[in-house]
Amino acid sequence: MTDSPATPRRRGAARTEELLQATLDLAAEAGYAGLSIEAVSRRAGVGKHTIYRRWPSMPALLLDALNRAWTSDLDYRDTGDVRADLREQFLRSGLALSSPPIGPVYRAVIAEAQADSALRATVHERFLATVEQSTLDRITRAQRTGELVAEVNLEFAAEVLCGALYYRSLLSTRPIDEDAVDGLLDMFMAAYGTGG
Amino acid sequence: MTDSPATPRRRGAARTEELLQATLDLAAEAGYAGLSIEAVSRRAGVGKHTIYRRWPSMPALLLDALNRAWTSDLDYRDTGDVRADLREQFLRSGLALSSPPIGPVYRAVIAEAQADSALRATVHERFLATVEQSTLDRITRAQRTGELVAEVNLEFAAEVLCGALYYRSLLSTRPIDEDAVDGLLDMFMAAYGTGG
DNA sequence: TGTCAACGGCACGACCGGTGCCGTTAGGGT
DNA sequence: ACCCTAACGGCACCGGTCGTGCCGTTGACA
Repeated sequence: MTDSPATPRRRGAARTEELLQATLDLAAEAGYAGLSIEAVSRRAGVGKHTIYRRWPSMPALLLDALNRAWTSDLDYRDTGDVRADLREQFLRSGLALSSPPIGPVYRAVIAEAQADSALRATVHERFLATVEQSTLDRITRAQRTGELVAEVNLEFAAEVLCGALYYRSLLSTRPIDEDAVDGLLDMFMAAYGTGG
Repeated sequence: MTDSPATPRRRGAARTEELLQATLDLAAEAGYAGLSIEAVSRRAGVGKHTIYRRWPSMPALLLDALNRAWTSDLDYRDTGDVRADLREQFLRSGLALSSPPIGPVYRAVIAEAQADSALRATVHERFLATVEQSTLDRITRAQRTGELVAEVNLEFAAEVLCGALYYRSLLSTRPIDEDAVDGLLDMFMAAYGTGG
């Protein structure tokens, strides 16, 4: 075969990166359906062993791929206006959750997690709980600056805010648009805002 | 073979009921994993054709099974105390969602729906939107009786309430216990309650 | 009593998961 | 510069499911 210089044939650990990228590419093209270890191995021109040597199962590979795709954008800005910061972050997250490659991969992980409670715990810990905590940090800061009422436990509020987003993007068919985010924030600010 | 009188061998349309029940039984025993058309056919002592003649795919069968299991309990009570009524209904729904057979079947449907947007729309329309509407009806009634502030669009609030429940039961690993429901209702009543 | 559709059983091809084997190759150690 | 070893790609295999086709049987209704 013509050994094209662009593909130096094989590697050791950099192959891991290539496999994650191949998974994301495949997800972006074929969606959740067609995401399989066989498909990834074919797509990457790789023996299945090369994948199984790195990840014990498809969900493990998907988790790492998701982690790679979800570069930054996890932290809220802090402009001093908590409602504006939440709004911006929710719209950004909503867009990411509904676009490839994050959307299809997230769906695939959620689907697999329905059959495996251990995986469900891992997903929640590694992604959902992280987002909840980040949200809780931001609104707790707003509580300290007086934007939100004091003496209220905001833990459930953070979960409800995130839950509404993920419910809409993963279980509903409606988009996370400005109306939805504004409606959600209306309720949140009506409950805990200090009027201002 | 000994033709036991308890099993009169075959039927025409009542077989559909038996198949739905077999699906629910199987879900209660084996959980989502192991829910397959082959498994249902074995469990019911039935040829696969008998299933495919009634439902085009596994998700279709699951939807009907879910519909059968979800007998009533869909409507809120109306005692005049909206918070108490919501609380009772949320706890009841949370229990149903986390117990067999509804829990496993619901998980299976959600998993399949991640790969099929048409199915996702059907699930949302047939179950989620129904629950949202029922919730909206109840809180709109409370709005008219003065328990909730007027001149506020409660559509998003109904979705947020339901979204929080389904997020917790399907995507999170935390139980829908009294603390969770009370936290959710604290936020809702703080936002839209009339103080009382 | 006869007819016909529904039925249970079986087999098939296609696909995927996960494992084993085999000959090749890249990269680190000497 | 060489060699040795582990990673690699390719292939075959087994067990499982999906969806379909074909068979002979059976039950319900005319």
